[in-house]
Amino acid sequence: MPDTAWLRFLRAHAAITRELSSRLEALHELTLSDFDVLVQLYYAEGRRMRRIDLARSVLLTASGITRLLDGLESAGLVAKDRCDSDARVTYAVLTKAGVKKIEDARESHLADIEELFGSQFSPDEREQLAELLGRLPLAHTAEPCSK
Amino acid sequence: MPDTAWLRFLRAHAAITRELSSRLEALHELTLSDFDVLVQLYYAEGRRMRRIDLARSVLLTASGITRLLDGLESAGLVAKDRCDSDARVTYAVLTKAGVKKIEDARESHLADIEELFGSQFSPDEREQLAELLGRLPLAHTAEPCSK
DNA sequence: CTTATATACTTGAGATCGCAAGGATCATAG
DNA sequence: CTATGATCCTTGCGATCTCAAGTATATAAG
Repeated sequence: MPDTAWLRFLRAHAAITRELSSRLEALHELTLSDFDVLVQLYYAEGRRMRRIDLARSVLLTASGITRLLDGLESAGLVAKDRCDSDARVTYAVLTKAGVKKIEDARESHLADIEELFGSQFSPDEREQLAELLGRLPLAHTAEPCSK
Repeated sequence: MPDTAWLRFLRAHAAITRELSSRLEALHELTLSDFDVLVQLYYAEGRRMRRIDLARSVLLTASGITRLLDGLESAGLVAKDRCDSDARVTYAVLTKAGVKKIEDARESHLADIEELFGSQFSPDEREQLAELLGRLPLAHTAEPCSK
């Protein structure tokens, strides 16, 4: 088996996200993706983002974001906001409850990540790992023009 | 954001598996998990494994394996085989068609992995990456005894 | 203005997967 | 032999996510 690194990457992802998800779900009733989205919003200017940008930043499809935000909206963590200059776009805004939620959940979740992932590495190794992983392609950004 | 390595890990996984899946699907009508299972069987002794061991090796749950193998069976790539010494266990065996399938699919899939993943790294870096990833926990193996 | 194209978002359908529960079989101890 | 508990597997259910298609809006070109 030549692609050892890839296989370990795959397996580690499956194992860690499974565990992380179940803890996050149990303690805060959030999905990994939910958390991811909330954090993105938390750090965004005005705690709001266009849905499409949100989708790109967490690597979900547009429809994925729609349904995920549906859930967060009905939980009251996020609200919609229309855009004056462009009626096509909708903003997702963190509500007060959303801010509280993320601040509540952050600590335990970061601790879980540290336990299952970070703690396996020394500071140098973390940096190196981040650098290596940072080279991987994130976007199948643009199809090369066929013409 | 403190957990850079983790975030990159997450995003890279999403992006790469998405692309890898879609190529594998288009060319060979296989899921990433399908391929994974077929490869495990391909390298197993007698090209057969107990379903439960298969599940553990690809990190799926028992029910996940059942349904995945259902698909591969109806595609004729895998067959069931009973175990004489223990009526609880069922083996999954690669059929002739399954062997052919995996031999057909291997080349292009490995090339895709190389393109999207491996090619980002030098030989040394691959080894290092494999080592680092190898430290990550795979099994929530055993609950610590509560007693 | 009209047409064409691109973008933002939603929706219906389908696939994958985990969890919980249940059935069957095995191993062990009384 | 029977009872208990573990293991292997399957099934019902629900959740998540993608793809394809459709709607609405914006932008650009004729």
